[in-house]
Amino acid sequence: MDVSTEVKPRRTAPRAERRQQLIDAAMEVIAEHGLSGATTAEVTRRAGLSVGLVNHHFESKDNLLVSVLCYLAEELRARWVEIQNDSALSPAEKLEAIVEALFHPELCTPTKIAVWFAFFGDAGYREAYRETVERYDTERGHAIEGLCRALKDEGGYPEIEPLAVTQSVEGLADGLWLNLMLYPGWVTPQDAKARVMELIAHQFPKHFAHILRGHARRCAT
Amino acid sequence: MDVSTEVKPRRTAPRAERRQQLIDAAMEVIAEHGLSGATTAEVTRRAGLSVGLVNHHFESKDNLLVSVLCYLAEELRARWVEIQNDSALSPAEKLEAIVEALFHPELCTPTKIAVWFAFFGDAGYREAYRETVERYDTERGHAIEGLCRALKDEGGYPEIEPLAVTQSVEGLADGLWLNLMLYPGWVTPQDAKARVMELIAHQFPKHFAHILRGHARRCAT
Amino acid sequence: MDVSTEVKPRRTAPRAERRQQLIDAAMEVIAEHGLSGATTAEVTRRAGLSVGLVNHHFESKDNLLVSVLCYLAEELRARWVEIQNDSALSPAEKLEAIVEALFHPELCTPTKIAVWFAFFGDAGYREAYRETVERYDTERGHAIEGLCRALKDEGGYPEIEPLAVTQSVEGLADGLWLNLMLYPGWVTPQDAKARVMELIAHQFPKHFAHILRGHARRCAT
Amino acid sequence: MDVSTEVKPRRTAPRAERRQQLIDAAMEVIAEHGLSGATTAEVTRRAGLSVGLVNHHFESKDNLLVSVLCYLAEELRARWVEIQNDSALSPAEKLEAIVEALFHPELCTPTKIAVWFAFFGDAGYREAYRETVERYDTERGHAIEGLCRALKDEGGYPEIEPLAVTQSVEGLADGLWLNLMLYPGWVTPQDAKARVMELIAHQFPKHFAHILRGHARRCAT
DNA sequence: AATGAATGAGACTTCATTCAT
DNA sequence: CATGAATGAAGTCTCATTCAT
Repeated sequence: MDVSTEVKPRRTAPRAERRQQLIDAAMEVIAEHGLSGATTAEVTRRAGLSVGLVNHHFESKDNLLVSVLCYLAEELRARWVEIQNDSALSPAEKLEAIVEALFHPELCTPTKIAVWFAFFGDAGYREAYRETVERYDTERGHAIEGLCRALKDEGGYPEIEPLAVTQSVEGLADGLWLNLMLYPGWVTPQDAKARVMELIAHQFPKHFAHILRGHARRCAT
Repeated sequence: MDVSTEVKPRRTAPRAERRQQLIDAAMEVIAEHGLSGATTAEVTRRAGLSVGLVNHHFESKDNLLVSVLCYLAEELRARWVEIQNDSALSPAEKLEAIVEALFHPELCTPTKIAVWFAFFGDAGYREAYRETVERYDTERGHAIEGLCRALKDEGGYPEIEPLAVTQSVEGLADGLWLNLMLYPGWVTPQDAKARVMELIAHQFPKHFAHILRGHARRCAT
Repeated sequence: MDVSTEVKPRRTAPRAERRQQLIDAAMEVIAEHGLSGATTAEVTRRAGLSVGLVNHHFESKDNLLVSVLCYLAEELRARWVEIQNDSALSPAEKLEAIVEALFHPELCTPTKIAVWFAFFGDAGYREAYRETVERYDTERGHAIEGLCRALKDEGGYPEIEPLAVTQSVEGLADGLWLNLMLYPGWVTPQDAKARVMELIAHQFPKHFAHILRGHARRCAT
Repeated sequence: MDVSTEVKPRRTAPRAERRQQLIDAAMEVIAEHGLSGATTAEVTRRAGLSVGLVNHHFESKDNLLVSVLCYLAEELRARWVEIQNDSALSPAEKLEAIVEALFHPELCTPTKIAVWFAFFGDAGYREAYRETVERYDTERGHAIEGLCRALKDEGGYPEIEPLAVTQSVEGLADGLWLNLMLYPGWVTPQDAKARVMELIAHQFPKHFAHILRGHARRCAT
């Protein structure tokens, strides 16, 4: 057995792999200790790497944190864009699928929600947040608004304002994420999805009759 | 008049007054620079006082920040409790008044919302948040749930689950607060109040017909 | 009953009384927390007075500490000088009485020993110590040396060097004080006095035969 | 040679070397400015290193100071233990060698004595002192007591109490150290060694006749 | 590419002293 | 005289970043 292999099992690794390793470690640390507790020392310790690597691979700690944000934003976008581009789905199906995606167990983990709110909450990173994420948020908002408009155009909802519905959907989803983080015993991801879908169903009862009925039936029990 | 007299305007003030001065300054600084940017030096500079005063009046910086949180929590509670205790109001009127309170221009300022989310977002203060605010949140949740149950008991909503409605109301309000902070150009406090009331009106259409009608009428224009 | 008397039982007091109050409190605090732990806040708290009084009565904290040192040095000097001036005593009796004084329960308390060593140990106060105490030490050294010379002159100790004996006596007394402080379970004040007297008795066996005999007798038991 | 090269001579050194460098610097500073004057800034300045290094190598300043104490205690122990274990020496020779060690020019320097008394004197470090040094003191006390008992067992000293002699020897040595520090012009290390040996010689005259004779002869001159 | 010792700015806190009351 | 709020210098410690190895 070679001594060098067992003493130092990790040597050089591809740049991308190290970067992801650090991003993952940073998310865990941010979720546990907050943005201010996410020191380079702690992040690299968590990743099992040496302190110098953050600056080596990301130039600066700030850069790493922005990369974390990008990673989350792109991961989320990938999911809903895939749905949006799926021509086999109707607008109503797309809307439901997107809501489902927002609470998907891969995205809606305690760690990732905590990281999102860490960035929401820190005014020092708000600028970075806007620069990085605003276009993602705007794009998703437009998409949801477009789907609402499509449903409206199919007729029967003269009074619906797509923008208002979008505000409600986005707002409710965000607020449920917050409660999922703060009071995980009070709301579950299933609750959350149900609440958003109920809101949508009340706006577009013809398209989401199954939800209202399911709801009614469940309550009747 | 001698110049030296204006150099040292040191004045001793009542303890409570100084504490509030520091709490106010801390809120502004947190809102502008984040929790991690809220250094004792910056807070006292903003308050026009000397650095030592934070420790003099609050023992530690942490203590000051917790006091900030308490201040906000109690300010909010004072408002809705006053409504809740107003025996001249019906349950429906109370519900609407409470929602209005959540977006009252005195509570729902950019600064205060930013401070709330600063505490939500920092895992390092999450424990302090729970210790300080959880009982307030729980109490308010119970109050809203109770009002929903009262409306349900007045008849006509067999399918309503008060807890689910409460989750939606609280969630939507929280999420709208977040969007008020992140994208103040996209949602206004008036929008926010309208969105929450619409949600409630869809759940209790008999009690809030004026909102649905108002909504319809406005849209018809 | 007058309200003012029960709320503020202490009002103005004679200057000397306040000073002594602060000196006593300072000794206790130094003994418990060390010279560096003897803050004005702690000392005044112990004395039950307000912080401003140290500067009010002593001009500065350093001044208070030097006053503590003076107090101890003069208290000690008063005792042995009284013995030295007692014309009823022989030189041998004086020597024994002075040794006894060094371990007298009034001077040799845990608190006072600790204060002495606090000043010995702190290089920052060494200069103040020398300025304040050196003359006392020198005077006492000369006194002891003089007594030794008197015993020598009475005949029978041609080989005795009074200075050397003085070094031994002072050194042993100091060292026993140290051990009294550090290891109070290992040496008692009685032990200490006995050790010093044995040393003297071995130097002047004709004058202190009773001690050697007493020693021998005790051991024979 | 470029000037810039001499501006930043930052060199990385083995951990143990840096630690010793800081321990040495700390001793000098403590001796000169006292325990309270031994700031991290001053210690690192003396060592020619940057302030952060104390925490880098010792976690905290307190830790550095305790390390200083350990260093002194172990240095002292190493010397007398070597003597104690030297099977070529008789008990009497060992006793004399140990006394000599206590005033050895390497251990009994003004700096090191001052550091010892700095720790003796500060109640804040007394606990640390006891935890660190008590076992060394106890061990040395037992060793000396054992040697005294060995001499006694060789016969001729029925009245000797080894514990009492140990108290005297340790006490006298400590007290002479103190006077060496406070009044270096009054006592020299040679004086000190002579005083302790005289004390021992008076207790065990048969074994240390050379000292009493030498003493007598010297005085006769 | 990787390591971690070294740096030093800046954070929080302590504390002697001042001074309005 | 006495009080204790206010001040601000100075101390310890943290941490992003640099760089010799």
